[in-house]
Amino acid sequence: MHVRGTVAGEVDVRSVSTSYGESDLAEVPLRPADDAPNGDAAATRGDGGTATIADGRETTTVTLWNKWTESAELLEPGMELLVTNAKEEEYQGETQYATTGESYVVVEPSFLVSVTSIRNWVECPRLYYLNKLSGVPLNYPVVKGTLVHEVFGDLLRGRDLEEAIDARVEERGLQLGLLGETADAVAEDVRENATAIEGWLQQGRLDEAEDVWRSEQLLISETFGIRGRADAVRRGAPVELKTGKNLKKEPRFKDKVQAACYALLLEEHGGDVDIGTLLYTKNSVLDRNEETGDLDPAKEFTMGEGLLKYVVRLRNEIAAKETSGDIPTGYEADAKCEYCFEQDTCMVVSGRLDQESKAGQIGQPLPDEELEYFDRFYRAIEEERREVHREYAKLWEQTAEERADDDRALIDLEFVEKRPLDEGRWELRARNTGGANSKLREGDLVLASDGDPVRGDSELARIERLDDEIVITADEPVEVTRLDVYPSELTTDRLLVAMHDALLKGNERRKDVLFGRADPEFAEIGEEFIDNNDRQNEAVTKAVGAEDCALIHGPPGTGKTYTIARAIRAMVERGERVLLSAFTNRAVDNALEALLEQLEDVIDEDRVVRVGSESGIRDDMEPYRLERAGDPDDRVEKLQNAQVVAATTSTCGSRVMKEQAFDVALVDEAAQLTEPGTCAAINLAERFVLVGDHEQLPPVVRAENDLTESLFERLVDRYPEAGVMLDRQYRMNQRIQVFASNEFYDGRLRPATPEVAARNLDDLDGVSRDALPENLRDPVSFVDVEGDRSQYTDSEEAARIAELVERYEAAGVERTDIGVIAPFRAQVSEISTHVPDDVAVDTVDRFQGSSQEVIIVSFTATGSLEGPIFEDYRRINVALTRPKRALVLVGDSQALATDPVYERMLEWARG
DNA sequence: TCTCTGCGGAGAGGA
Repeated sequence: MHVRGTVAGEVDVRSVSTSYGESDLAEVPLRPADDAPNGDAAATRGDGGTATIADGRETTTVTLWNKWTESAELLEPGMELLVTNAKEEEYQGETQYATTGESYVVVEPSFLVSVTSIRNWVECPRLYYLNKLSGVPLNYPVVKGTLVHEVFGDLLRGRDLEEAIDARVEERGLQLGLLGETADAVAEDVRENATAIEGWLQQGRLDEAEDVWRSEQLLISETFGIRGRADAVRRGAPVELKTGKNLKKEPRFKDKVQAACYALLLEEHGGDVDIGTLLYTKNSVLDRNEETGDLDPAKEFTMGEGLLKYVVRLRNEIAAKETSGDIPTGYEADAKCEYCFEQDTCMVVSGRLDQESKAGQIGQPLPDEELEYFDRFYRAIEEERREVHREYAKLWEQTAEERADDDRALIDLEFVEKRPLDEGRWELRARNTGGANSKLREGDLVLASDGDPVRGDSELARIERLDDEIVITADEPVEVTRLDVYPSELTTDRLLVAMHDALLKGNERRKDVLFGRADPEFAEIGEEFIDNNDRQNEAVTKAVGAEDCALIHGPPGTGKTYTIARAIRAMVERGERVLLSAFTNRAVDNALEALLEQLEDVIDEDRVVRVGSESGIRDDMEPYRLERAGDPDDRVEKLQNAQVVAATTSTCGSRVMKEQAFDVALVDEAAQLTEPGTCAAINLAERFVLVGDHEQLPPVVRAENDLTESLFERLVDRYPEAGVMLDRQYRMNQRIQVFASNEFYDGRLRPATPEVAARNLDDLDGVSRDALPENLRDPVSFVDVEGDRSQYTDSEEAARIAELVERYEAAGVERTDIGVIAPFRAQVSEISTHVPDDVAVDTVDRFQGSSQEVIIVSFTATGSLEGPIFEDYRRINVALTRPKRALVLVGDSQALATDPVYERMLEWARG
């Protein structure tokens, strides 16, 4: 049976004499989990499922024997523990448990450690840490290795060798170009490695008629807490490809460990594996090993239980280290620093961050405030990472229905067909019969499965089309009936690297400014850029003249996008190379659109490049998108030649963008970015300009932590003189603007012109306010609805809103000029069923950045204003500043009056 | 269950 629970106290480790001699044991006080994660999980396990211990609350004792005491030493109270194949023992009337010869002990099993992490860790825990902290830079051996692996996968799927090489090299044109490689030379290099594999494969095919292969299988183990992607699986056993030479008789130890990880993963998927194969591509007859006579690129080895258990213990070390937040030192393993490629990096990082390491330290530690900063943000980012891990755990902890309710999965799809594609991949089609929604979008990477993403047949796939019929592409033909969001650590990885680069690679002057040690400086600029708006002109002047940074505070409707575009034009005219960035693709494209207008006669169109994925970029910006595939020289020239590059901050952290350098980085919607997120963009430039509004929505983070305040806000507070607030708005009727101006901008926000101040619905073609009921004729009105008292929806408000929409339509307002805003997604869908399709209904968060003629706000609160969503007043600011000509607030006045800010809002709305 | 966008998935290798 499996025993699972929470460590409930101190672990006692000691040696005892047994009939077999001296043995180590650890006694772990454990509070068993109430139940198996869910009924399904327990029922599908071969051994009869997780133990449900009689009294689910009481603490019991689990004894871990011999080598498992190593994992026991890692345990801290509160950690989760899983022991498989445990035996039950009665001791002094109490039921206790102990490991058996078949047992595995898993620390924090829901923390899914990747196979790469384990492979790095076994070499040196420090290597694992450095890889996480500073990323793997763009270098040729790595890119070549990736190419050889891709071609290997292609060969397994039956693709022609030459065709595969050409196609794969072409796909990586941009990266190869940045490395200064030519397509022919790379193709030759890849061919040399791939030919050995092809020969070996053919030999195998002749020997074994039923050689069953599967390429690049994604595997997740809920028992061992490991995930990874096997290069290939042959007759149920892992095959691991290595680009390079190994003339020794045995595979390298870390390669064995890697293969053993896959063996464990395959075991959980019904395999029973004790053979692993390593393919060293450069081994050939020419390199015949004198001693062994070995010429085959393939080395087979037997994986004993000892190795598999060792791998789980390694994995436990990582899980425990990540849970505690400690930094590895390198003493944890037998690594020899003098042979390590990362020795210098290791010494520099430990020197600068004042960490203990086996390699020793180089250089002086960073100042205390920087060390404190690193520590704070490292913890915050790692907390975000744990949230991603929790997302993984939900793949097996939640039922399909719960996942679907969470919008994390599309379930009960009807499989339609599979069609082989030329490259050996597959196109799969399924019908979404229920027409259900999810957060999945076209272009997303998903787990496509036959209904069970973890234990069933599942593949990593890409969504090509998402209508009633769903089209996805994948390496293997899964009979897909379910799609799950695939949780990715990419964002957290990049945040960590961005912070590392800012502190360890950033120049000193920049850090002086970021840490409040030096005030930002500005050069004199004599030019006038904008002649009809002093603040906008001042903002451009500051942006252009900034020697360190400038901050532009742009409240709703104040022409922030235009100001950015004008500033960038001025920079381009001065011959500078500019990076334009923002958190979302939408914000980047909006800013780029305005910029293109400004740049029309200033530079050639092909000197403006948009970097990002095809699915993320708006269709009309597609002509500017930098295609990654192509001839290396051509691709790299296109990028290097660009004077303006636009990309999301996340893309700024990619390996390609990290190679780029700019004079200025301009970051829009900067108040929605975390500090490390902002760093990803500004790391690439000498100077930076942040544009945003910290009175609107803050960054979205999963965990409560230091990431919630933006760098923009912090710098605006620290250096008010480096900032300019745009104060004239071009959007709202004056009556609409009053509340937000007083409440959020000290009354400083005002209409840009008398026309703006006076705008109302009568200005619109075919609209007459007289046709509206009297209570809606004023630009701001309040409709009191008692509400249905449910928590995240309100059908009465929804019904009333449908009526209001009809009234405005009757008065001549176009449906497309009306927007409805609600705090909760549940209420958004409730309202959507009541109003016509062409009325935009969305959450506050998604309305930020846009505006409408008429806005109706549903507060969805009865009785009281409980819940975090109402506590953040910035959300009301966003909601109330979307309309141009009319705003209607719909809600329960009694509930709203319980909060002073909402009460003032009520007074204002009632006129 | 409060809001939710990004990502070239993980792993690729150098002696």
